[in-house]
Amino acid sequence: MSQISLTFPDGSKRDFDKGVTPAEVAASISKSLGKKAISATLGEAHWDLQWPIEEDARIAINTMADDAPALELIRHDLAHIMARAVQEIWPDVKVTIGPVIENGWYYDFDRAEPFTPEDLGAIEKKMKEIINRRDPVTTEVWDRERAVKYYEANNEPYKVELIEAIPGNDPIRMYWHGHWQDLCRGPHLQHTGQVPGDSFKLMSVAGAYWRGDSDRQMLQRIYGVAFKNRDDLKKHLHMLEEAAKRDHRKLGREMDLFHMQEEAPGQIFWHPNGWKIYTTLQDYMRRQQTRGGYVEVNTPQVVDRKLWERSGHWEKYQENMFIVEVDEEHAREKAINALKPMNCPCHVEIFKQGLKSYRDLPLRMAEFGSCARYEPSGALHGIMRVRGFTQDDAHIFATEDQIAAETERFIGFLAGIYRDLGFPSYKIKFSDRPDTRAGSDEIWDKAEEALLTATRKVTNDIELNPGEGAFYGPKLEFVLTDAIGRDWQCGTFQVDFVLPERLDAHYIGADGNKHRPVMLHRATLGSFERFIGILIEEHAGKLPFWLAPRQVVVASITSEADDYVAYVVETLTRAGVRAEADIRNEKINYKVREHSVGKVPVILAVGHREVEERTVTVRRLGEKQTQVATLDEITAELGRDATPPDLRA
RNA sequence: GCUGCUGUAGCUCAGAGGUAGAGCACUCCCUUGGUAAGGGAGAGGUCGAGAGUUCAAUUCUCUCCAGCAGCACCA
Repeated sequence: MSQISLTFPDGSKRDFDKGVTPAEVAASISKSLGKKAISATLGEAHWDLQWPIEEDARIAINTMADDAPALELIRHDLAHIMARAVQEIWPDVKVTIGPVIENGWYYDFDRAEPFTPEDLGAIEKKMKEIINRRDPVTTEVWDRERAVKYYEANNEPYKVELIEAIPGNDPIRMYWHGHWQDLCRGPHLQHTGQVPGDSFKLMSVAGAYWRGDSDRQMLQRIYGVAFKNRDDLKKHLHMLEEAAKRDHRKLGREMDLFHMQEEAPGQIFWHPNGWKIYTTLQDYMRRQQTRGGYVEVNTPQVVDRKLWERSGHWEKYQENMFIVEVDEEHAREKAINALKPMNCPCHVEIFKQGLKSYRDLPLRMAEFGSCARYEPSGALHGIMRVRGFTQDDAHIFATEDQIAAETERFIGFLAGIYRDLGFPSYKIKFSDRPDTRAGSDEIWDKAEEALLTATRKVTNDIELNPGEGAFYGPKLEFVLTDAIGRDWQCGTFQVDFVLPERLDAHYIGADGNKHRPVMLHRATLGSFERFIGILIEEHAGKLPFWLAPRQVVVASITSEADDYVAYVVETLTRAGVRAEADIRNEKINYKVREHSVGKVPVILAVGHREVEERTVTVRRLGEKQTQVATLDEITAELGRDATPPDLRA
């Protein structure tokens, strides 16, 4: 029998018979490692202890002490154990797929009746029972026809389809947990008893389309979380509870920022506090854009469908547009308009007014553009995904040669703003050419190259989404995360070769001929609505002082301090601080609690002492300790803090 | 849009085939209190909307609307 050479993490090499399994390798090293081993890492691959090794490779034996492989195995085995539990309780349920995800796993089932919360309890109980059986896990590679026949005989059509989708050369791997069988790429643990029975929990049931295709069967997906021990599970559940407290929908109510109601789904009623955040942010962005070389414009809300037909939006996004019909009572003939879902066509129309010269490029045209999109009902989410929103939008009309410099310029622009707003790091996703696209390969090469190199100057941490670009050009997405870790696209930068063509924009080049500009769509915050939602969750409502809608409450301890309270409020207001008085007939405890819940960053308490000494007692949000300051000191300090970061000396 | 769940006072929630409750918030009174809820009284609801079953529906059934979770979508 031929030999293979395995290289261990310490660099040592040993020869083994070809086809040796990691289980055998581990046992050959020591008896205890043989017992503790749960899997191997072979090169980059996570390798089941039972799989034969056919080639020279680097190998590391994993034990439960190795977090990443241990958690993957635990979660993956639990997916199978859950599927088994479901089929033991309801034999008619058909199984599909069940991958490991962050913190846990899910498994999709086809069952006529919905799973109820009580069902989850029953499944969980059955899972613990299965774990206690300590059934061995075994695996075999089958040939395709045999596997297909097996699943046809067992009435598991989804598995048949999965096998048909496995590429020709890949092994069809069958796994058994005791008698229960599943098609699975592995790896797995050695027996079900290796899964900790006290550190997992089934979380929820939800619908999910078979193979992610909304035209196909809707399955029922059960989500679970799992960890190595009970403490980690508890920590995770506690973290979820804490995250729920940061939910912008909850904080929006508690801080009296906004509300939404049935009559205007997906649209926001901004209250004075929320609108203060919005306008403060908008003022800041306006200054940044002016400094960044943008000109600001404003364009119509209701635009005839003819323009949307020319731009191509009518064909592609009609379903998602708010249509406004003007009937014969108002106009000579019936007209169909749409609320603008985006600003770009209108910006092109401005560009087209008057002849443009190459000397005008790059022309950076910005608009705080209020858009309306008829988003699918299931997509709506607080103020993060809405039907009426305002983008901090801009379109840069440029030559192809300017793409690279403008990309770099924008990334720097965005980075400075995100830093100011408390987001030093964020995800960047890059999407390149899709299969169906406009524009020549040469131009795509150039555009993709420009986006990538510009981005790499800032970071190499770029997530690639091959083929996910828009049909009109490649794009960058700048992604922030909400309280429970959901990703939200905020900033974006997209190259567009198509729209200038469709709407026939041109400029006169140095050669005296007409040329087509390239359009760079870009948004920094994305939409004010979404960004404010993220901002609230990121800071758990405790916004940076300059953005806080209510900055200071001056609270009287005794009514004899009322006049002084008014004086303090006036002094602070004149220094540019948002200050208000609280001279209600309540105890200071009560006032402190109420304004703390309302996330007011600074409470100034004044009683007899302060009136006499012309001071205030300062209590900052989240701090128990108070400090005494003179009115002059605190006015200077808070006046500084209230200044937006770009205006500070 | 799809699957499931939910919808009762401003908020958080209890309740039940016979006509509605708590805590907080709100209003008034007492209290002038030193850093996360002082005490008392009062007011407040077409039980998401519509239809059906029933002597009787907020409760049961259906349809619609909205919200939540996930999926799909996100120019």
